[in-house]
Amino acid sequence: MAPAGKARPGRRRIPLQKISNGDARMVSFSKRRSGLFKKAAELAILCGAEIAAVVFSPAGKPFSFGHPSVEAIADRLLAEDAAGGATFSHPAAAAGGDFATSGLQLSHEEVCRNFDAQVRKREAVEAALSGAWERRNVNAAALRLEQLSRVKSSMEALKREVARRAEELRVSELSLVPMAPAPPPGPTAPPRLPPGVPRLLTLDI
Amino acid sequence: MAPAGKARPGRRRIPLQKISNGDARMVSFSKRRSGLFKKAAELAILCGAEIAAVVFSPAGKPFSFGHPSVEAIADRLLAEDAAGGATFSHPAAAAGGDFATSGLQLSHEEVCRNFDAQVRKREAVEAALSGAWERRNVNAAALRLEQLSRVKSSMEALKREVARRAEELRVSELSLVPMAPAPPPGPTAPPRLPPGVPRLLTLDI
DNA sequence: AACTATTTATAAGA
DNA sequence: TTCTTATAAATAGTT
Repeated sequence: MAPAGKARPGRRRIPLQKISNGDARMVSFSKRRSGLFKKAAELAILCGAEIAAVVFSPAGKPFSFGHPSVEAIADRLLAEDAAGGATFSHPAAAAGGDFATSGLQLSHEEVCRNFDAQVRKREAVEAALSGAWERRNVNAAALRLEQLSRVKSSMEALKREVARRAEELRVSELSLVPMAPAPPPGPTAPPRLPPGVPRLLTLDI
Repeated sequence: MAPAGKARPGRRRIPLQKISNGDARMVSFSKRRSGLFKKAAELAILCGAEIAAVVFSPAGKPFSFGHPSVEAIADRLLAEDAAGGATFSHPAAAAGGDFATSGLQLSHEEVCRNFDAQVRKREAVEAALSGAWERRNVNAAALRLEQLSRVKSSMEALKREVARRAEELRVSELSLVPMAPAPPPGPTAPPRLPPGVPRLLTLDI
């Protein structure tokens, strides 16, 4: 159905620089983020590659994609590093030569630096082991139906264990501080716990 | 120009599944990896976003792109976790058909919103499960009290996620088509528990 | 979110 | 791996 009217403008080329218009920038971010993750998925599937991509929006909101998972890739990367500084070959972006001057592309040096840093970072990663916990939640989305029962029982076991642990700690640290009501696990506001102050829990899962 | 000869074939569509021909697969990997990194760079520049992407070739060779650097993104990610930030992982990518309408990328909320069962069917699920997800030992007993609240939140989120997933599958499982065998179990990341954490209890989730 | 005109990305082939 | 070419896809600006 061709409206006899005038044709609407189609895509237009835009300069490779930060989009000045805030709204347009956000729209573009959404579209391109989707496109990027889609490309990543295609690459993983078509070529049997493993990929992890993490994006922080200008507003600071994190998005990620991973195949099989971001964690798996992180582990693998860490393993590589720990393996003995083998190779972290990487031509970085093969984008056009334009990026080279924008400092966007990882230089060989940077890669090497990252390499060393990664090793050091491993400690942090291990220390942040607990973080792996949260990271797992959405992964539930990938579970198959037949796995659910297993997850369920595991969760129940975990619940009991956590409850037991909480009780255990409460008994030994109760004298410290009873906190106010529970923090609203806001989706946008990460609940931060005051350091050193244990919070009494009510587990109801 | 237009020599009377026959025109060479241009791009043709290919099914969204692992490219069978080894050579073609490698060529495609190179091209698409470059394309992916270029897209990442554009996204970073145009929208002022911070991005890290790590890719392991089918041969196991690592490639990465980062703006400002992979390391910086990793730090941010760890900081998020440390802060107990709602995390956003994602299920594995998937194969299937239409990515555009399925939202392959996922922030936690996005996952909750567009969850197209058609996408993460068998292939992706298998991959995800055979990865770090399947046999990850978690030491709940090692968690400190102040971490318990976070665990609790995570568990609740997990619970909801699982429930939802179960429902989704109930509805979609019928139309799913059993496809190719599970992805290569070989190249998956070796799940392991970082040392330094006493193993009082291990839950197999 | 939908719609198009264009710009880009790329599958094949050489 | 690189270059070419015909097409498939992504997407900027509008509605």
